[in-house]
Amino acid sequence: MPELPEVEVTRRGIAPHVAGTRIARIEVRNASLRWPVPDGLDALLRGETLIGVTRRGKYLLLEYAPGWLLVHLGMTGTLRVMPEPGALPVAGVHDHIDLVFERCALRYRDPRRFGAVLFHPRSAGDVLLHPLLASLGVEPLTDDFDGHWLYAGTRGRTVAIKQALLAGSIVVGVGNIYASESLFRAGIHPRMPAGKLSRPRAEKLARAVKDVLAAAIEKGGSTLRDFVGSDGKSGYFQQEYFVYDRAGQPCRVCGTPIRQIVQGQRSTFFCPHCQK
DNA sequence: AAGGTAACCTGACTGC
DNA sequence: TGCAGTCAGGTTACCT
Repeated sequence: MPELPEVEVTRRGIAPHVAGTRIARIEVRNASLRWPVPDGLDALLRGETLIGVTRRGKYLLLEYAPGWLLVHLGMTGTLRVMPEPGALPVAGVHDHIDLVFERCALRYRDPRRFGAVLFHPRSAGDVLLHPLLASLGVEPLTDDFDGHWLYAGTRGRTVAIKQALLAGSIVVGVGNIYASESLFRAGIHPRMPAGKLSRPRAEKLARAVKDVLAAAIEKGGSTLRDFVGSDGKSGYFQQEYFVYDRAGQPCRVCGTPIRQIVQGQRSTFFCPHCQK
């Protein structure tokens, strides 16, 4: 589920419930995620106040005095607010971790276990120095990301623009859905070599990425309450896509059938008439 | 250095 | 009804 918009919506959904409150206990039922959940989290953080919840790319960063919890939702992860910390519903097989606070709990569920929960001690320096964060591209919704940055970042690259967007080393947060959607909005063929993007098209694509992600966050924002409770889910991805998952269906702009191709083992969707 | 790909894991869906 | 095969929102590690 989680591309950047859902991670951001999750952040906004959980932060008001837990920021500034103390953690009562941490229960790790299954430490076998993408990397092992570190031992001793409970001993390390019990009684500590959660200073704040921020986001870098698709990572949620929970700051405590001793350090940061890094949470990645992978493909199928969710982090949801459970309102009754003393009366938590029985954990399902994929409910791997509970962060129990004074007035609520956060439950981490991830059926496919591609996600991660890691710890970065303050003694190792700022969390942005963590190896998984240090070489990430810029945030798409800040002024750091614009046409100039995208243009400069793609010079000399022969890889397809779709894959360059997805890779996360130029800009973070553009997942498989929004890579296709952004390229459609910008009228750019997903197979175009990144280095051949003209300056104006780089401008247009950067704008499209920002607009698409911001719109998705808005959609998710309207379902924030769904993140509270045992069976909430975001509805942002139920929006009507222009191209994603629409192979064979008519382009919403010109009626040409949407095509599906594979790039780097991932599906790409585009309109062969609108995107050149 | 950049580019390609195998791998991690479960569940939903399709077709026989 | 069951079983095999395919595909899925991410990203790293390891080849060439």
